[in-house]
Amino acid sequence: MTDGRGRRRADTRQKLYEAAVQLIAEQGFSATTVDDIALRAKVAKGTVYYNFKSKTDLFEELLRHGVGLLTEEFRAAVEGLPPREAVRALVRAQLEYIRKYRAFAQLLLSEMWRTNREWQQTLVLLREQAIGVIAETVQLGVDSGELPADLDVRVASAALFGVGLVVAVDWLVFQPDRPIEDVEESLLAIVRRVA
Amino acid sequence: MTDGRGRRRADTRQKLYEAAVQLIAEQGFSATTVDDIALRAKVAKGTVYYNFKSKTDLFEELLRHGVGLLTEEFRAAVEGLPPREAVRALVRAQLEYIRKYRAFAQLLLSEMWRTNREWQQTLVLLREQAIGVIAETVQLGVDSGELPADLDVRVASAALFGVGLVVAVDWLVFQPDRPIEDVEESLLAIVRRVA
DNA sequence: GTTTTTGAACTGACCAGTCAGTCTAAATTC
DNA sequence: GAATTTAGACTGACTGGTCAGTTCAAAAAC
Repeated sequence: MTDGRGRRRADTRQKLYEAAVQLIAEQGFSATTVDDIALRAKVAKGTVYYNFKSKTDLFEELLRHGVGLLTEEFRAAVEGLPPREAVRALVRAQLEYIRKYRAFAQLLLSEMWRTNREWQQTLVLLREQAIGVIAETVQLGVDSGELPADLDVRVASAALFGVGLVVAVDWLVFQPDRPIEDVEESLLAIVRRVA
Repeated sequence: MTDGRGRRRADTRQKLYEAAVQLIAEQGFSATTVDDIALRAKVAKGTVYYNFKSKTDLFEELLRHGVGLLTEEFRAAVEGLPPREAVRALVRAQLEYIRKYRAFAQLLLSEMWRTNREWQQTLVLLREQAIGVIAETVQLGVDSGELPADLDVRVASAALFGVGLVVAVDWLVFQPDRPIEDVEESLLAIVRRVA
């Protein structure tokens, strides 16, 4: 499956993901044309439609792919850690993820709080998924008394996720030379109450 | 200028701003058509082009208009307050502004960290403007010793602005029933270090 | 009588999606 | 093992529709 015929296909899809994520982060979904994507991926336009039902479908699968990776990293990061440390590990994991997949993070920030788009439902679900991992960890912290009992787990988790996203992307866009440790420190300083 | 001559024109422009801000917040700039805007503003398409050079021009003036209002509110909020209280007043002002101009805030969040768009330069300038007001206040706090001396004023101000934006919009989109006081409290809890 | 708005028609560029056909590696046949 | 068939992957010209922007004569507002 990962060899021979299917291998080629997987490579093409990967190239299309990479081209699409860059362009959509820069310009937004609507401003990005399928021709642009095909051109940057060095693939014919028809290939896009051979691999994906439509432009929207490509985008939705891209979202699933990207958020899937993020939640995996989240899960790996908290593995076996006590709550407070686990929260800190989540912040670090998020930062590293965003540094690695900068364009994807930018795209998420731009599209996540938009309403009335076809893929909105998909994105809400994926947001739920990612925040869910954070919420599990925070909940454990509250249960064990390590985090304040009056903390609204859902809200705190959503805020934690949003804050990490906005601070990290702001860093990448406006101060890319700043070392990641600085950003991590600022972020931890900001969210000290839950970390 | 705001009376008699020009009054009518100003009203039309206002209607166009309101229509455009809603549509662009929902769908993004590219996906929003001039016909849509005219339709929602209950105005003829020709009127759009009588009042603005182009779709992009309308959007840029809209950005200037909106951020102008925000910085005004920021300035009014900190008027004569000591630094720590002033920072808190800024958070409150930002929240109230976002509650009032929800669509504009959503739009800002979507477009602010995007690169390679025509209006990008305009937006960077406006961001500078808004964050500048926050930075002045934070700087006063650091100078007077009320805020930690090791605080990077520029970074902290940018983070403060971004955090407020993302938490408030998240609130409006996903938990609109939550009272503003709650959100203010969460936000202040998060940014306790500088407030 | 000047400014502003209307509304409808028009243009030309652009763009999502289609499709008939090509290429190639591997499977099948002889 | 050479010749033939199959099918998965890819190609790019083409189509039908959409949309920013223009134009303008006539109406309305002031």
